[in-house]
Amino acid sequence: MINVLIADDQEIIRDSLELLVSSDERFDVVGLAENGRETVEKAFELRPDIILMDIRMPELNGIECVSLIKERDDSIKIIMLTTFDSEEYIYNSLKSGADGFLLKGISKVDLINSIETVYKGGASIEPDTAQKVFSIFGKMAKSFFINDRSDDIEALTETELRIIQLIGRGCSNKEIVSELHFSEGTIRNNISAILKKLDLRDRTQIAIFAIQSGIMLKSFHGES
Amino acid sequence: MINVLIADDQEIIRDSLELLVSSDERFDVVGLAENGRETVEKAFELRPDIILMDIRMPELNGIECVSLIKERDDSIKIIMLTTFDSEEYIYNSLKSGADGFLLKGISKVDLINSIETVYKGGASIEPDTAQKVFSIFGKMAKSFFINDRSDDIEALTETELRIIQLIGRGCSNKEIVSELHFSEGTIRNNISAILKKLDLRDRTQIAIFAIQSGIMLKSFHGES
DNA sequence: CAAAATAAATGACAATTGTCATTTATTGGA
DNA sequence: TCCAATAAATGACAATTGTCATTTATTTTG
Repeated sequence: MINVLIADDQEIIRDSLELLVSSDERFDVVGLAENGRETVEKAFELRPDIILMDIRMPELNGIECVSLIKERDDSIKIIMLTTFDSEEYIYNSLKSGADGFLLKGISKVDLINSIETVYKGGASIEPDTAQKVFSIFGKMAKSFFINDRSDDIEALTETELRIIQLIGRGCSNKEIVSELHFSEGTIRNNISAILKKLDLRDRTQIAIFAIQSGIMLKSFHGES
Repeated sequence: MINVLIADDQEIIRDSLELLVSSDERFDVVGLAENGRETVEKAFELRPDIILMDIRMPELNGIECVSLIKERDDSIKIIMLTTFDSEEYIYNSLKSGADGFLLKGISKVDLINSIETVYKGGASIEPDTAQKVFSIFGKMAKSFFINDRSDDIEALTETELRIIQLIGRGCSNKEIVSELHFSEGTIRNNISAILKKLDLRDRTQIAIFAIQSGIMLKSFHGES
């Protein structure tokens, strides 16, 4: 018997999902929740195998719920339900650690199959949604792990690297000064040097480079 | 009629795939390739609708092929074939921009369905593979995008979002002007509004936020 | 040691960026 | 229709940022 918790703020949806799910003898609807806080509470209280959860809910939205629940109990499987399969929703669901993503318009058979699949450790995505997942990933790849510029990076001083990191955290020159204890002029000169070496134009581009190159992950001595 | 190119270094696989695919009247196998270089050449020469491609191939591996082909013609759909659904293979396929990912043990019916799905603009992943996709994404999310500020993001105008994206690409105000066709003053006012809404201080922090929040992945109408 | 390279600082300057009060035009209700 | 809200623009101003030539001190090394 697979225990299911249903979370949606609209009563109609909640009830029809309950009817639908409990009509199959393999499933047992152990609880209903109508907002985010309640969902998290019932998740820990009832320990369902699967949660069917709307992305949009009052108090705590679905994404936040998933994070909270998964943080404490990763074994509870969560399928996100939504009306639209916008890239943003999918992206956020994936990000939060959900195990599946379904559109509310799904047929009874498909829903039942999806729950089973997820319960068994698989994940469920419809073709259209899957296409978007691929597309999101493609974009991430493009914007994140771009071209290799390790040669340029090797040309950088340690001080310059630290300044790049601080810029990558959004620090102003004054903040960099109080972190590294150089004069502001020196920081500026260093930044000019960085710009020349990396062939960039301003600190914003440095920040972007910092994140995309992985420089932010490096660590130095005497650092917080 | 859907034109298919089959790329695999093993003759047995190549032939059985050809047999399998061409047994369905909707498909036409327009070519076979036995290594990466040949695949790329035939892709541009024959312009198939779909390529079934092994991940492991001599000369150029599947991942590199996908990048090269997609770079020049994004309309050619590519389904990666592999014997194992290791996270690494999946990750690399997604990253390179493939449209689908299938295990070689797939049944005839499923293969045919997958080709059709991908041809129609969907993507095809099996449940087990899908589960791994979700898991990969979860891991990436943990190390990259920590903060959830969807409420703040919801308060943003579409224009503001586009400006954020452009800042996230390192554009200056003048460059934003020539992209969005507003006056520079308007752009500045918008940026002020963004800073207030997101509680940030300057454009550099906007750029950082843009990348870490996933805003860079959104797309709008009339965009390149 | 002396010359050269390097690191840090200074100050003056220009360009870019961000803020704000105000104006104009447009739009969607009441 | 009139009002309120909104989107876009303007101009003036301040703050931050980036550039550059020059100086000082320190270190390297031939």
